[in-house]
Amino acid sequence: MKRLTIQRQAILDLINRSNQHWDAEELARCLNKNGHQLGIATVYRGLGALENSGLIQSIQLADKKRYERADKGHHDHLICTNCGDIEEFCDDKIEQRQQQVAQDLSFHMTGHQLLMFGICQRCFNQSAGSEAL
Amino acid sequence: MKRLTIQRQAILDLINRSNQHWDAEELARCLNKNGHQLGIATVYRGLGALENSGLIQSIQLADKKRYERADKGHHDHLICTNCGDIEEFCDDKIEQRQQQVAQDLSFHMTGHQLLMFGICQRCFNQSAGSEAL
DNA sequence: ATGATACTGATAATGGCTATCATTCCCTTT
DNA sequence: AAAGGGAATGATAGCCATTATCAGTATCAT
Repeated sequence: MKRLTIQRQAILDLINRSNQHWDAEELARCLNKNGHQLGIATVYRGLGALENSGLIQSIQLADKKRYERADKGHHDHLICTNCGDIEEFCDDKIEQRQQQVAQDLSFHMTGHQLLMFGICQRCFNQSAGSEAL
Repeated sequence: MKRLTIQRQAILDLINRSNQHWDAEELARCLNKNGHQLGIATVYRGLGALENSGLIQSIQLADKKRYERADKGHHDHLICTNCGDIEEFCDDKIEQRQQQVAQDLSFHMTGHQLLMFGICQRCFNQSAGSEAL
């Protein structure tokens, strides 16, 4: 990334001001509703550039990529398959074992992504409630 | 899945006879080159049906889904970002910690996917060799 | 100021996958 | 064996996230 333009700064600011996991369209919609005017292609390119520079990070879901702040550091994700909510966690033991596994297999790991799918507590409680009816 | 048709049987057989991680198009091409005649939609539907029935399993990569035998049981994947090769591993400690993390966060986990990205040994050795030139 | 380079934005194109729908297959029931 | 019905097939249109294209604009170095 050679230039941190107004558009890219706007994307970065929005992501940094929130704890959400944004997709490109959500970002475009939100920015364009708040005084900015950036095309969807610019958003995609900006996100790619910001991620390459380490200013933001992303998770690759089945349908689309979602971007979040990078200043929280590395973590993995719990994804509720009912409501789509994304929770975060980081477990040192898992991280360490991953390193160990890679080393044992002579694999030069550069990154990883751990997604855990399931039902979040809120959805679980709700479905438990409705079952009792 | 109500019927295990000839087409689905052919998909299943091909996957079970190999250790590859197939995408839909590769399967269709290979089958149609070997006496079968199935449309791409049938392949997609067949793969979905076979996976729902637990007869095959899949990993979701950034661009596409890849299918493999289910009789090897659960495992995670190392993906070489240079040559695309996919290696497998299973680490009980990681699996256990995942369960623990989910439990600690009151998250009712139904599944997970751990992808580790990096350079496989073969690619690493090759690039080391070319650097010495 | 000038030219080079990077970025933007509109839009076309791509690629994996799903929806549609007429046709065919296969299983049951008679 | 015939008939009826649910399921699967195959061709193809459509969907959706993302990338490519390209003309125009902004910014940097000289």
